[in-house]
Amino acid sequence: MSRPHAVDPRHTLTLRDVSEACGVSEMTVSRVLRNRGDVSASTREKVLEAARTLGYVPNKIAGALASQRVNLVGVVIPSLSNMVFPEVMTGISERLEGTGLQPVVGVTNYLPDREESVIYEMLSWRPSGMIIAGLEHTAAARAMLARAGIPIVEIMDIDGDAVNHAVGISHRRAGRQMAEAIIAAGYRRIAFLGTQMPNDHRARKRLEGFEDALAKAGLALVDREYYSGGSALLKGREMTAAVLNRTPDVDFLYYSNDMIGAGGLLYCLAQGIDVPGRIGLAGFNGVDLLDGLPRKLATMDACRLEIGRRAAEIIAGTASAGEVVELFPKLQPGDTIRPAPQT
Amino acid sequence: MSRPHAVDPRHTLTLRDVSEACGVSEMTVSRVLRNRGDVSASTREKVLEAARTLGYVPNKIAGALASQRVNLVGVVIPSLSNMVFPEVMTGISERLEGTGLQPVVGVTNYLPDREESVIYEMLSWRPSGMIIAGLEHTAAARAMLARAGIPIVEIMDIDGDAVNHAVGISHRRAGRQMAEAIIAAGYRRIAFLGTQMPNDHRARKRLEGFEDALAKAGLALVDREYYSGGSALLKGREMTAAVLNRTPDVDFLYYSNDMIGAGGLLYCLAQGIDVPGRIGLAGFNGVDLLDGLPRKLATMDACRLEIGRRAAEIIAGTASAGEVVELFPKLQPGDTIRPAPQT
DNA sequence: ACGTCGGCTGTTAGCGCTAGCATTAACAGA
DNA sequence: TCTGTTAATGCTAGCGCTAACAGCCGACGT
Repeated sequence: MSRPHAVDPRHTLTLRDVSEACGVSEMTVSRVLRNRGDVSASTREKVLEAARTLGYVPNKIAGALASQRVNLVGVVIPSLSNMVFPEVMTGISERLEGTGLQPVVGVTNYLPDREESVIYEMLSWRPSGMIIAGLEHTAAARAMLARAGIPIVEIMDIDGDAVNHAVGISHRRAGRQMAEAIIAAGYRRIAFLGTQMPNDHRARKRLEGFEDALAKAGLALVDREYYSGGSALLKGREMTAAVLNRTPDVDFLYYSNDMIGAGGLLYCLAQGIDVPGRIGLAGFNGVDLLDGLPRKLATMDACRLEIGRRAAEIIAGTASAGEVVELFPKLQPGDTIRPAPQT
Repeated sequence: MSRPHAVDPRHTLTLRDVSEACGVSEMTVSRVLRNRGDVSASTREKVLEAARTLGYVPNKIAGALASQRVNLVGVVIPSLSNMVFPEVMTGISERLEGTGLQPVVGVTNYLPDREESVIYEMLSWRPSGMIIAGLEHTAAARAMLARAGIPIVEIMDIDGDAVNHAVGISHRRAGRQMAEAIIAAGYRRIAFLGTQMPNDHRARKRLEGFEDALAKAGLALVDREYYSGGSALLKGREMTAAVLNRTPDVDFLYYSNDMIGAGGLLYCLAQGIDVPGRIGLAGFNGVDLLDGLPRKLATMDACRLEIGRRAAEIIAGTASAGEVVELFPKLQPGDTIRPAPQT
């Protein structure tokens, strides 16, 4: 006997079990559970009651196959541990709330091959849309995305070619702006401290923009220091110590992110260095951790929440955005860049 | 004509498209793509070539329905923004790597109802296993999990009843141990500073254990302060200021997490307070941010990485663990608890 | 009385894939 | 020549659900 009639707790329930339990067709049960089509109030009640007491959980796999619709949105990001993507996720979830769409996260650890396989894996579930950090992908990944036939939104960055939609900021411009503000404030001997990661393209672009602006002012970085792994706060301290030791006459430290910047700030304060008089500091991201530091680190907001929101809106079809949505981060000078000299 | 023969870029590819493109049956294509069963080298090559040039991505929905197997593991956690769960995720991913299983994250924001719906949603995709933070769930959620017929691992906490497996630490014991260490060091006027969240059961249990141990020593908290939302580091400062202001003779501050503890530490140091002489401090979690602070905050490692690993091992069937795996966090006294007086 | 319309329910035919055989080809051994 | 064996491939029958349509029934207009 193939279908146990009795209460077999090991047997996975199907629509048929519910329909048999309350004497209607599977179709009617399906309609009730999805709130679709007309069902009389009494039938609806009967069905819900039966489903509840049996503990029926619909099988979305079968549902998705039959209806050719999947309420999932793939979100592919490089990391969860650096405070920036969780906020993007918050923006996404917020806007997806109530649309029936659900985000599914995949993490790539900044590895292009891993990104490719995460994308492949996600596409194989035929999601309704994809949100992917960055514009740089393997050729195969781009090809898959391009022919998936669903909305693709590349986020964070707009300096490059998007497969389809893009929502982000120009990191090159952000780097440039920061450099200009630093130069305007009178700093001249500027060092860069950042991550080693070859695939953090956004950090790379910021640095490129930064150096461009320096060059335009006839300047160049006087030192640079890289790290990878470990506690970013601690690394910020160590790198700062190394730079100050190697290049004692440096007068500005530009960090590729707020976390190492915060470490550097704590180090400078502990050393009794006059910030921002003797040395100025700046980071990037605008993480709210900075609010708790003894002094406010100069930074630029990366518009993380807003990026998440706008991307989700495009997927949900709420906003019929153009191809590329550029957001504009605001420079927050904080207390670690000295005021520009009056003209 | 239902099936376009020509290259229609809008048409979603199926096994049949690949099979027609290379002149074998769908079944053979399926075998090649899944590396299952015997296929001759030449056929395999032909199939892979065709799949590659067409850009075919298998439909896992159909595959899962047919094979009754889904390579997904649901992971349900309360939040991504507090540094603790990302590390758990790392442990999970690490151990799932190479098993063919893939984690899918759902976030509940510490809301029981939301947790219930996230669990429902996940179960409806018929995952191979579920990993869920905490032991407290709605009755309906517990019931669903219990009859899902898949391995369920509740993580972080072991003070309570598990649906099935549990991997975690005893937060009650952790709170007790910290209190004992504090009392042994001679502190007597102890205050608690923590989150407001009614559904952070682990923080609650730590506090209960903490107060139990205090009571056993004839002591009670002399003050308490709660917060919710905002930058934890900043909140730590503000709460610490409030407590020191209200209860000037307090001699120990016990924080429910490292982040607010770090804020408190920075505040005390900025005020020139003698730490740990005049006032001692302790947090909880062992986040690596602490390594970068001017002084090392006392804390207890929550075994996050290990919890993720062990949970994943149970799901993967690598470890045929018993029902409950208890891990034992180590107290790290750092520099913010004065050495216990010699006996 | 008849038509017909709208609300409700059931039937049929897949969705794209895979388990579990059945089939075929190729060849060795008797 | 025939059989048995093995490797390679194909066929059939679903997986559990839903789109699309087909019925059925009572109410209502004329």
